[in-house]
This record gives sequence, structure tokens and C-alpha cells, in this order.
Amino acid sequence: METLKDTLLQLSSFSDQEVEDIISHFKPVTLKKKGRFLTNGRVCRQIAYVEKGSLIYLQTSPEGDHIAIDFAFEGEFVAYLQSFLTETPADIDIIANEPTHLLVISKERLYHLYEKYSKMERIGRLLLEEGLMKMAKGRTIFQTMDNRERYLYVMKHSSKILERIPQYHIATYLGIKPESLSRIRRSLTQ
Amino acid sequence: METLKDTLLQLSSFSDQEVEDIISHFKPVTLKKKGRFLTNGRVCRQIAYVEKGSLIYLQTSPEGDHIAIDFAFEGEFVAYLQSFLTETPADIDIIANEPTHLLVISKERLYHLYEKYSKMERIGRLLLEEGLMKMAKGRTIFQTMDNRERYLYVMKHSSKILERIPQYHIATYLGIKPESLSRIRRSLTQ
DNA sequence: CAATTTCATTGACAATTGTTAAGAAATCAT
DNA sequence: ATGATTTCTTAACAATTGTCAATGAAATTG
Repeated sequence: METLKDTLLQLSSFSDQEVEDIISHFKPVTLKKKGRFLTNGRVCRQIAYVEKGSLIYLQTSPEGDHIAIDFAFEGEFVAYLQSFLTETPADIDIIANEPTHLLVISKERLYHLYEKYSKMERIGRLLLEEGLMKMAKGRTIFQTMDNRERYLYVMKHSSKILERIPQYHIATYLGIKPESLSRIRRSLTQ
Repeated sequence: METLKDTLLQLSSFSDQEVEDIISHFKPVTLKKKGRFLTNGRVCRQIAYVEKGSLIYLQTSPEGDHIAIDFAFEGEFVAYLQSFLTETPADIDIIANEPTHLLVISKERLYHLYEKYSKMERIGRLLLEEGLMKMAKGRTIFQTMDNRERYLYVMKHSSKILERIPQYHIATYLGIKPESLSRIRRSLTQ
């Protein structure tokens, strides 16, 4: 099982004492299925590490239907950067896709850690860069691939999504209707 | 005419002396039409302010055709953040869409300014946040709108693009074929 | 300015997707 | 377990887009 400790050590070189101190500032939070980590209209003031389970970033369209814009699984960090950085209300919900264990740290405590351990800032920067890359990549995929290609891309690079996320969420994530996703899946298994 | 000075003053509160000093670190660069600010394979080590003209961020697909992923006009900053931040080779070109005047600063000098004027860091952070927002918004637009809606969105929010960028570039920017763009345009004028 | 190239539009046809509706399969709650 | 709900699949038809080819307009070049 991958732990927060492992993840932090992979991102920067901390001593054992340092990591333990850093980890002690994260609080365990348990979400039931459909429990919320972030609620539409609120400012995202926390970052979470996913110990177990998975989450879905869900946007509600003007017409009222839900669109999945991202997912998070074990070993990943969760935050809505657009809200976290600018301290403006989020336009999405982040909900648990299944019973989920998180380790949560507030923005305040995180910035406190930045000051205590300058190496910690590197982690913040890496998360920001990673977020930027992910968005950019996501956009490129939409701009350059057709629906089947996007599905194959997810299949290759994020198979966890296909294994653990309901298909009607995967469909909105790919920007298509569930029926189209079904057709694509059928055409691939024959 | 909007100047770099105006733009900096809008983003943060500098004294006249400070702005003049900051501006003095930018070097004027003139690009002919199709001239390059960034070349595929090189690391983006500069940020430019567009005084006059416009630029296109162009990606080359595996099949060899060009896809416009972004544009920049007067009063905006230009850089390929993915390369600039991580110092990895860019996978795009940034070329002038017309004769263009830039004010260019190197990453080195910019970071030097960050140390000299802490207020300057705010500008760096704002540019980063802006970049992140832009990517996220761009992705959402692809995920939730059909081709006509995306065209109308650009029409409403970035009409400069429609006025000054060739349509075959706008088409790739919208993720469609030039023929489809033509049909959408016709259906709107009738 | 003429000649050439590039770009935008149009039409016909094929392929794909959205829409609507129905039924099968899986999941949930009691 | 079993009935109820949710999720997934399938089909038929309409609408949209891609593809290919041709034409005219516009821009570029010498």
C-alpha cells in the first residue's frame, strides 16, 4: 500500500523526522460514498491525500446535468486549484466515488509547512505544475482526438478510471453521451 | 495604446521609478509574419509582452498538420508555461501571425526582479493562475459545448480571434475542419 | 501588375453522434 | 432474497460532421 510518507519521499528528500512532522499536520477524514470533499459555492481551503478510495470532480451544467471533469485515486492529491489559489468559490463538487479515506491539510497549515521546510515548497510547485500539465494535456486531447481515440487514450493511460468509475460519468468526462460510449466499447470488443 | 507600463500598474502597485526600472529589463524584439518566438524542441526561457501584433501557439500533430492551441494579442504576455516552468523542450511553436513587436525578458532576469521587488512575484503568480484558469476553461468548453456553441463562445469572449486569425487556424483551435467552420458561419448569417 | 499560391466556400456522400425509447443487467435497500 | 432503483445496452431515425472534389476569392510573390 502506498502511503503519504512514500509519496512525499518520492517528491523530495526529507529526513524521517521531517516527514513524520509533516504528516502529523494532516488529519484523517473518512467519506462515505457520495460524501463531499468540496461543495459547489464554497472556497477550496484544503488539500487532501487519497489513502484509499476515489473521488470525482463534478461540474453542474446550466441545464442541470453533471459533468465529470477529473478523478482522483489512491496516492494522489486532491484540490480544486482554481478555487484554492484564488480563494474564489468553486463551481464544482468533489465527491467520493466509494468509501474513501483522506488525509487532509488546510491551506494555512500547508503554508506554515512551506515556511518551516523550504523543501516543502518544491512539493507545492510540483503539484501546481502537475495541475497545469494535466489541464493542458486534457485540452489537447479534446482538441486533437475523436471520441474513440479519447477512450483509447484513457484506456491506456488511466485504466483505473475505466475499472472503477461508472460509465455515465466516464461518458461526460469524454464529452459524449453514454450511448456513444456504449457503441465505442462494442466496436472495440468485436 | 496599451503599454507594458499600464499593464504592470494594473496588476500591482509600483512607483514610477520601480516600473521604469522593471521595464528597462525588457528588450524590444520585432518579428516578421511567421517569425518565431519559440521553436519546437527548444526550452522556453523567455516571457514576452505583446506591444503590437499577434501570435499563434502551434502544435504539430503526429500526422504533420498544425493545430492552434492558443493566441496572444496586444497587451498580453506570451510564454509556454509547460516548458518555461519545467525547463523541458517545448512541443509547440509560437509564431507571429503578422508583423509583431514584443518586449522580452529572460527567466533569469525575471527571477532577479522577483528578488528585487517582492511585489513583482505577485505578477508571476497571477500569470500562473491565469494560465491555469485559461487551460481549465478551455478544457471545459471542449467538454461541454458542441462546435457551434464553441464558435459562439469565441465570438463573444475573444472576438479578436475571429477578426485577425485565419479561419483554418480557428478551425483547428475549435477542434473541427475548416469546412465545418464554414457551415457553422453560414448557418449563423442566415 | 500579372501569375501563382493559398484560403474560404459549397455540394454530395459516408461516417459518426445525438435523441428517444425500450429492455436487459447490475446494484441497492428493506 | 426480492422488489425497486439505477445503470448499461440496443435499435431506429434525425442531425451533425468528416471526406473528397471543385470553384471562386483573396493574398502573396516575383
